[in-house]
Amino acid sequence: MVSVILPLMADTPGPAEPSLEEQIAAYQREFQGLDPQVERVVSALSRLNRRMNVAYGRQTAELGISNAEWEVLKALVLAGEPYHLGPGDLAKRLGLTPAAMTHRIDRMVAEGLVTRERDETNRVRVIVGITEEGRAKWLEGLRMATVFEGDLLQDLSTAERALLGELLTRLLRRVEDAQPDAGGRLSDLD
Amino acid sequence: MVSVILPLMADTPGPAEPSLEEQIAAYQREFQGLDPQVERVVSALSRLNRRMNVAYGRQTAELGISNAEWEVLKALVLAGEPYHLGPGDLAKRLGLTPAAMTHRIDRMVAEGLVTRERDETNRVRVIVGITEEGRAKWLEGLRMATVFEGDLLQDLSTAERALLGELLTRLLRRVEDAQPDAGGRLSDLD
DNA sequence: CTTGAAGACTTCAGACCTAAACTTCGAAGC
DNA sequence: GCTTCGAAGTTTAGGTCTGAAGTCTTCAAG
Repeated sequence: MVSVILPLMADTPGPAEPSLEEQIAAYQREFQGLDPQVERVVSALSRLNRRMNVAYGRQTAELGISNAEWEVLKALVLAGEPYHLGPGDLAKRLGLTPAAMTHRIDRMVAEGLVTRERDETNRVRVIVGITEEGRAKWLEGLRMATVFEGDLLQDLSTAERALLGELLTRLLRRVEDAQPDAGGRLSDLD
Repeated sequence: MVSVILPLMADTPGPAEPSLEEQIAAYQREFQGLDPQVERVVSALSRLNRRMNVAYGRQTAELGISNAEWEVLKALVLAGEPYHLGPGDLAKRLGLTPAAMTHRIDRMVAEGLVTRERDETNRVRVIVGITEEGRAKWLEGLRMATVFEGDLLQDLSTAERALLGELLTRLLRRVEDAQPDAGGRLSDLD
């Protein structure tokens, strides 16, 4: 079976980077009292994500868009009918500031990926919609990502995939549930 | 037991963001032929990483440095005696361009976190070293991260942590082994 | 000894982000 | 109806990254 990962990953973060094992050993050397088990999970998570983002970037580049732009298209599609969102919503979903969203929408409108119009019922609001071309690029990007992701998980059995998904979901819940009514104990940090 | 995650995560990417379950359902709605099992793993990975980076950012901010700067300190410490690396090496390890590394080192030298000197045996090379203060900030950041990470994995048993680490390592291997002698089939993408 | 080529780092221009100030519209109080 | 406040977007200033061009050093060949 041919791998799609191989060409995508060629010469990625480059050599000279220590392997995960080397890094864990170095941590033990420099700081006793670190749980290698925890360290392995956290480091692997971080590395995996970096590699995956590089791969996604190469794929979206083939479509002539950036990873960031694909994320906007994705948010619009996942919003469902009528595939409309305001700049503020988009900013929250993508985790960036409203100012950044304004600029990004500017570019994407110029490229014909999305539309921007005023909401006539409430003229403070702006409505961003997806164009035919934007939808097509989203779909093509998703197809490529699907192949890559299937390849990535190739070595895992169905049971292992389910287990991995469940464990990750539990971690995520641990982190996402910790979102009280905003301003909870955040002040502790100020 | 008191959670350190709670205050760190308060009001993180904000509301209005769909939950993981909602997102997976939306994917099924908009694109048949997507494996929900794969989608769950990939989406959870991506979300977890985003949340964790936000948390790390808040912690390093307490030290008066950025996440990016902490990564440089980490690379220097993990390099081992004599805690020296060139800008090029650092750039490769952190996955950014040499140009960015130059600027980042500029700032960190100005802040007293690292030193920069010419290698007298080969005057093309530059040697970046860590200062006392840099090392102290690295250590303090690591301590905070350790608490956070232990808290994150709190709900997992020892066996589950080991299993999760093993599964992630296998995914990582699948991606990192795909680094042939540079230039392999990368040309396919040009 | 000089010359050419390759390597390591820096400089420069452009892209994209954040934080903060500003603009505009809508809703509540008097 | 006028005023004030808050919400939603945009504008502006400043910071960090990328990609390309430039500088300096070393090494090997003539």
